[in-house]
Amino acid sequence: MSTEFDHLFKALIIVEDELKKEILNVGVLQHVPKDSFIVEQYRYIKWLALVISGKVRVWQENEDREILLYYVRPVQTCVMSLSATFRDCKSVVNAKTEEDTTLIKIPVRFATEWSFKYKSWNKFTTNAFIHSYEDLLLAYKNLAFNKVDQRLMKYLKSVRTQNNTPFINLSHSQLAKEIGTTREVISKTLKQLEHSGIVKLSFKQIELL
Amino acid sequence: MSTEFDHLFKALIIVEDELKKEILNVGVLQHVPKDSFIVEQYRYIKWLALVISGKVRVWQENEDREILLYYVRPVQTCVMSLSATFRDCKSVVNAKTEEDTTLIKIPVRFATEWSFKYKSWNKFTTNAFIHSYEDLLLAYKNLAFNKVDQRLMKYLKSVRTQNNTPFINLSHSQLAKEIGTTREVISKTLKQLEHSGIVKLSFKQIELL
DNA sequence: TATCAGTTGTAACAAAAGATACAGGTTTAT
DNA sequence: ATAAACCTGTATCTTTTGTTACAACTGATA
Repeated sequence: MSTEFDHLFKALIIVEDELKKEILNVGVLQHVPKDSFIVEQYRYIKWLALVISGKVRVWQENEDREILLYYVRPVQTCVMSLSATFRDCKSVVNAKTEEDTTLIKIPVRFATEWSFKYKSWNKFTTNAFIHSYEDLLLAYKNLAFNKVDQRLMKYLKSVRTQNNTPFINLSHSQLAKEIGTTREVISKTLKQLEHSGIVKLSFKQIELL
Repeated sequence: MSTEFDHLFKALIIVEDELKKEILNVGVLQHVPKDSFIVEQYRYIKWLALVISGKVRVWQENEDREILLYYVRPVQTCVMSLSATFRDCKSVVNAKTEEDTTLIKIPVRFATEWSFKYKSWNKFTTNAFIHSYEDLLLAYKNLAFNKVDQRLMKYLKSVRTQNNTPFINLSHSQLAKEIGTTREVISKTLKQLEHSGIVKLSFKQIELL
């Protein structure tokens, strides 16, 4: 347990001993199995969740479709959870673990207090906000101005970079839920990309050439 | 001048006398005429701008299209400017006055310092972030899942609420730049809405029925 | 191996959005 | 009064995206 926290402190560049003590006191370490909901749309958030290990997907959904917002990986926090932190409010997003995940949950009121009390916490939270805001801005622009094929390519490339392999093991329907469209459109688009010699398709695998 | 600052302090709920003094010291009051650029895409932001009076439009653009992000009205700050504040960086948005506007410009480094030094400044900045983040999330969802006609109706209604009148004096091309589409599509869509008895069209005016 | 759930391919069609091209209207300034 | 700069309407066509409906495939497992 203390190892996980130590790792956390280093990654977040938390230096104040006082703050470390407080986190150890009020933070709850939690192991969450794969495919569990962390937050659900329209439900209240009472914790600030820091991801220590594993992976959390955050997305928005309609009746019949989804669109990815971002992934939370170690050592990051879900900005929405951070946002909700500062005013006890309902979530407008969904979040679910995609791997077995370890979290540290910090009650909302502490996260608020600390942002004024501890410089490194202040820095961590503002940084998280800024980066998330800018990411979302880029996503918005992408959605506004780029067609499905461009968005798909961009996504595939980002996965390649993330995993450091040209093989992307995702089904067409999973991709549809990342991009914000339907499975059929993804299948069609991928076939076009294959004909153009940009990808090579096999079962549950796409190779980026 | 002191009146304008006094008004600002009240609106932002700034209570610390020290902070007031600092703002008076380093803040630069500036009158900007209508249709002036405040920030331009890819250019550096060195100030945090607070809008005292007037109106600033913030948007993203492509080669041939635009999409609205938000308006900054008294007494608010442009979040992008706030975001850039915390790490000296290039803007990814455009901002332009739509009316004669009065700003208070605060050098980047102070805005950062204060967020730890003054509780009310901390509160103001985090609130600004949270609300802007959530607004952008809703805009993203809207863009992902709603068709042009729904987005247009939503926009027209928001203008009605904002101005408290069912008469919206905007040209079709202006609307296109808010929604993120082209003029012709707006004209087409408005005609459909008129046939459905939802709006009444005249020159540079749309009446919401 | 038989079954089942999930995956992929694809054709045909429909709807939404974008592009092109003009005609004609309104306002402003000279 | 005329020109210039916008604004609006609309028809046609293309491209993009979404829908429906099947057939066939793959992998896991009972």
